Amino acid sequence: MPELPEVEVTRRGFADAIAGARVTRVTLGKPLRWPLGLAPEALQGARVQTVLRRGKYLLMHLLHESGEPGVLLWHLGMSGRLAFLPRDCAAPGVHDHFDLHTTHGVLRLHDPRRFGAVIYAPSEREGLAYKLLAHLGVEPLEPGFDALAFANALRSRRAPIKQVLLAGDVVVGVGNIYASECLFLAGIRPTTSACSISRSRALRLHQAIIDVLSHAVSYGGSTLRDFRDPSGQAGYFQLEAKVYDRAGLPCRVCGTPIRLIRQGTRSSFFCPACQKR
DNA sequence: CAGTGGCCCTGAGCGC
DNA sequence: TGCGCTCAGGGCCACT
Repeated sequence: MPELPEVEVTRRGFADAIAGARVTRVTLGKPLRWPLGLAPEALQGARVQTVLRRGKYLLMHLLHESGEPGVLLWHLGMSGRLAFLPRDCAAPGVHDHFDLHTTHGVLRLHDPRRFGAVIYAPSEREGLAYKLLAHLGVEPLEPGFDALAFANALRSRRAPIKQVLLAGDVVVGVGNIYASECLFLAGIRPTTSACSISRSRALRLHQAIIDVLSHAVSYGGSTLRDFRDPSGQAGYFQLEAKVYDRAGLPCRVCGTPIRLIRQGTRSSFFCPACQKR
């Protein structure tokens, strides 16, 4: 479900409210993609410092009572959703697999498919957390996302540009919805080999990624099926989508029917007239 | 090293 | 109404 905009909207939905809270207890449901990495009781008493985002991961920095730091890495997978609930909220349901009880409220991970995870690490630089974060590309909404460096990175990739964007090792956070949207905005066909894209068109794609993602964040993300921010609010970017999930419908720019193709196991949407190569 | 496909898991939607 | 198939917003890992 969640790509960068949904994860960022999720973060903004509870980061300030949970900052400074003390962990009172943790309750677990069914196993997630990876085990927590420490006994849940060991989180008791820890203070939440900040909640940051790296790609599609949320990084919750903790300070234990002992004075030692720690990090909880949250990933929403395909179907994960976080809710920040009152301390006296209802007991977890069948798909609620991680409740972080704190003095400010309960952060609950609801994840029917369980592709998500909550992972503890002493710091981002150690263990599984390090392994998961080490190969991530640059953040598209930060100054480090350099246009020329992006164009250069594409030159060494002969895979289709859509798959290079999804891989996340050049730039992070662009998932299946926004990859199609960015390529439409840049006028590039998803099947085009990344290394065959000219410098000027790569620069257009760089700008399209920034525009699409920042626009999506400001619309509260996309709610196609079930995305909700931590207060339960849906996103509205799907109403703005130019191609995603619009197979057979007229292109909003030129009226040509939007085409659906399969790349690997994922579907891609494009306008055959606006995206000629 | 880069690229491809399998796989993890549950639920919804569709055709028959 | 029920069954079986396909597909869904992610991404690791084994293999070529």
